[in-house]
Amino acid sequence: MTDSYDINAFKNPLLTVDSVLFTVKDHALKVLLVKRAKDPFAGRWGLPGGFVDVDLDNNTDLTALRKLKEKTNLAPRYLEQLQAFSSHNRDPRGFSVTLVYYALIAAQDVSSHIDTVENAQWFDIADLDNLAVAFDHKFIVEQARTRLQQKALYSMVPVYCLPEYFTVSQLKTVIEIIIGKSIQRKSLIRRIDSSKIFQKSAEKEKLGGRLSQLYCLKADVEIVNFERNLSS
Amino acid sequence: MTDSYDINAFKNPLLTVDSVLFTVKDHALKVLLVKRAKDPFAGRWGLPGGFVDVDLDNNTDLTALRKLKEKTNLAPRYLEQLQAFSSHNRDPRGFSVTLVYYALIAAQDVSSHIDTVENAQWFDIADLDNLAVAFDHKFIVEQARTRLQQKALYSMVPVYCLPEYFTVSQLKTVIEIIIGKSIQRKSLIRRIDSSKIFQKSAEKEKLGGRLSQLYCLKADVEIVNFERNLSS
DNA sequence: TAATATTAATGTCCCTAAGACACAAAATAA
DNA sequence: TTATTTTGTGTCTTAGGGACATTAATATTA
Repeated sequence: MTDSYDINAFKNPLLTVDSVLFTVKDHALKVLLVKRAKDPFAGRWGLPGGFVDVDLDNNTDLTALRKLKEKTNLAPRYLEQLQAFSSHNRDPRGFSVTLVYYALIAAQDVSSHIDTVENAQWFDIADLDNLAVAFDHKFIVEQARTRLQQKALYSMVPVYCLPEYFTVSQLKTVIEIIIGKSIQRKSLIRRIDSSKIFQKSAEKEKLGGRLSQLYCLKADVEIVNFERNLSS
Repeated sequence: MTDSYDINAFKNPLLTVDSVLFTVKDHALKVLLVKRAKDPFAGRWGLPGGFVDVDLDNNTDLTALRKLKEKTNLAPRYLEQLQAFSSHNRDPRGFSVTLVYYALIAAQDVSSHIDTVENAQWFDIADLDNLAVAFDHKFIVEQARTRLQQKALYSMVPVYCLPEYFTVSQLKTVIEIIIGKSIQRKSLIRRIDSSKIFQKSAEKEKLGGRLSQLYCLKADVEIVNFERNLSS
């Protein structure tokens, strides 16, 4: 019970907040990286993030959102804490802690904004192996992807990769790209119905064929979790 | 892209690491709290935790373990990151971040050690409402409990509340106490068998009746996640 | 010793939700 | 009109948990 610590006697470890922002574009899962301007790993690609500003941010969620806005000019539709990563080796300057969020945005909400920001780029998650990435960010992206994949098996979070109004086929495609395997269209429709968080709309056409029903999230509903995973 | 921050120009927010240590004792889910010696909320009960010591801790997991050892003399059998909590209001001194872990320990591993530590006490999770708890630690405990409950529905983590060798009935009881409802013995046995992470042993007697099979975790196995939740 | 009580384990049927897939419906193109 | 393509539905199968009766093994008691 040696609680006689003097706070200032300790090197308070540096805390950063980073975000793994995903989208589904060109039939692939993409992650947004920014080219680092400053020294540790300057010039390399890394996760958008930075330090908490206690005058601007009421909590770390807002830090994540603010940094995404600053560095990429994007506002994700879904944001959730992944976990903190810490060690002596992950930063050449010594012990460091990064609190990592993962986030989703629709591909349509991306194209216009991202072009105005140099040094921010979408990378195919599969191409990351051959890329020099700063810190342990490659590992972190992999962890975030695993979490997203798990979540996609028991929830409808992938809708946040789609526009407000979407078809069953679009949702099916996005889920399949995220989890990396095909799913049953019928199962998806059953979940859309049973979850009761979506509502139907007017129809719209697609690639020659029957018009498809448009759905959108009801207002002020929570994404529900299902009792079972999809075909894992 | 204003990445021209001077690190030292910012008040780097204080980072603490706290742990919600659970056990199942006296047929109830208990959480360990320590009486705070220092000023913010001095005298109140709070989660065991403290500051990272970059000279001692190679990562925050080790900070959590070290602080548990220092403050309660306990070494949990299971430790996992819950999430970080941050805001301006949670600490009267201003903006603060706490990285919270939740942990499990067997009741048998507790009684002897805990007695040697004054100012550490197990509280029934249901009695916390009527207790003056420091910071937002009551809320945090509630979040940790929810996470543990969810986990108990699709994994065998509750075994870490039991001694190395345990019976099906013991595991059933512990799970039921954690999730707050009764489960089917048959379902539990099916999971024990299908998970293949447990092995049988010799038998032992209990309250007058047939001797019950003892199980223990196989060496170097990971706790598996099941595809479905129990009777939720 | 035999009957009863108690707890453990198994056998079996039911139920739910996902998987598989055929088929019908609605649109386009030839 | 007919073929094609995509959407949506009907329905049977499958996997695994829920419910609960039955059997097994031990202790207690008449």
